[in-house]
Amino acid sequence: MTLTRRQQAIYDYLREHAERFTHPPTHDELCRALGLSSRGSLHKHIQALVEAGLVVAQQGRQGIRLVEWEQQDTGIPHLGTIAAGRPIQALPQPAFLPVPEFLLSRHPCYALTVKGESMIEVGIMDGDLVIIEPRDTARNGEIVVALINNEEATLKRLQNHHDGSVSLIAENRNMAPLRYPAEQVQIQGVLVSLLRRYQP
Amino acid sequence: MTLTRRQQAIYDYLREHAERFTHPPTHDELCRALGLSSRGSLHKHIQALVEAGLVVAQQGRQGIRLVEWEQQDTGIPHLGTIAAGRPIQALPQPAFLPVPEFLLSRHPCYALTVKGESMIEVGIMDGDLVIIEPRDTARNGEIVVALINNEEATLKRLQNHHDGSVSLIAENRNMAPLRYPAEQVQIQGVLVSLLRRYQP
DNA sequence: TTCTTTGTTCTCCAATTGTTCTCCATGCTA
DNA sequence: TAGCATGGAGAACAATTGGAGAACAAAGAA
Repeated sequence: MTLTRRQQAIYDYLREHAERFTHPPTHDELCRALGLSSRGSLHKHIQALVEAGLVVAQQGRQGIRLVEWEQQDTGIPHLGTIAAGRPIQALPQPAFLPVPEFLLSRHPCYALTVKGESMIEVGIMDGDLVIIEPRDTARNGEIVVALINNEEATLKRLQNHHDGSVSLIAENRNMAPLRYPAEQVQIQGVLVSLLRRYQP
Repeated sequence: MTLTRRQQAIYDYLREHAERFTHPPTHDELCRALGLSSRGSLHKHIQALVEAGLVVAQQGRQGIRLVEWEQQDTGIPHLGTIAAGRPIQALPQPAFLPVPEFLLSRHPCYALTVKGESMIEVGIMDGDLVIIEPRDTARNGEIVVALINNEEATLKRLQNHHDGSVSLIAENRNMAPLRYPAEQVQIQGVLVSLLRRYQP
């Protein structure tokens, strides 16, 4: 998506401002800086920037803030949750997690929060954060994010069969492995690492 | 969490003040410095700083104190391995792991590599890296690093009994809980978070 | 003890701020 | 021409903040 002139001007101003001050400007400040006399007009442009993901609205009257792209250099996006049998539930705003390099692969990764207990026997618990490397193929035995019939996403151990079909194996003795024709299963990524936070 | 303008101003003032004096400023001093006429108003801002973890309230009338955070630049030390029934096996050279802040507690932490399967049913696997906050007490149900008879170290779930004895519970149905008189068990730390790396 | 300082909690208030709305102007395109 | 996207003005609104000030509790000081 491309920005209109005004949107670009606002975005530029925000960047400049961020280099000099720790606080975002208020809408009134922005209006003065850009020669606008109506906060309402400004607001529309800001909305557009929010939707473009370049800026986040703060709670209360704390102005707006640039999305920290610097952080993105070191961090990875947290895209949402994955629960067996559902589509991936995206976060409204992707969060960026600083993850040390030794927990990443050589490729750009992303994070998902695990919901459910389908992989509990290999130590992947409800609420854990898994780091995924996007890939469309995987080897036998790898734990993958798989999309079934283009709708359900799930985290399972993969097994490719000789006849081309694949099994998705839940590591939970209460759940049987499911076997699908190859065309119904699409690999989206491979598990690289895992983070878990215990209660403080 | 981002600070509001006032909060930032207060925090800046505290930093400046700390460079020149050993005692923190009183609330009245802060009010004068910031041009406030009500201690009550100031107090709200300070509360926010406390909640943000940037400042700690002192006991009595000793003002507030800045929290020092230097230790995070270099990461946390990886001290070695912990295997049930053995002393902690120290690394010849402690390695320093860069660990993101959200996986640490407010105190300086260290890391250990888990050996064995004694906590497998709560998702702590052989080879996992656990982040530990050093402490000498813990609450019931917390997972702790405990030193038994001053020689064996182990990672177990803690249960304090009324008679003063403690149980160390392995989360593995093949291992029975072990109960000790209090004086034989020394808590060394509490589990804060966990990292796991899958094979590339 | 009594008094003073200090930190804390509370209620109340006004100004600022972000948001939503309607209405309008301009330029571009089909 | 009509339709559409962009850009703006201004009114009105709700929420939040930042602040004042009273009252109180705790800790020292006299």
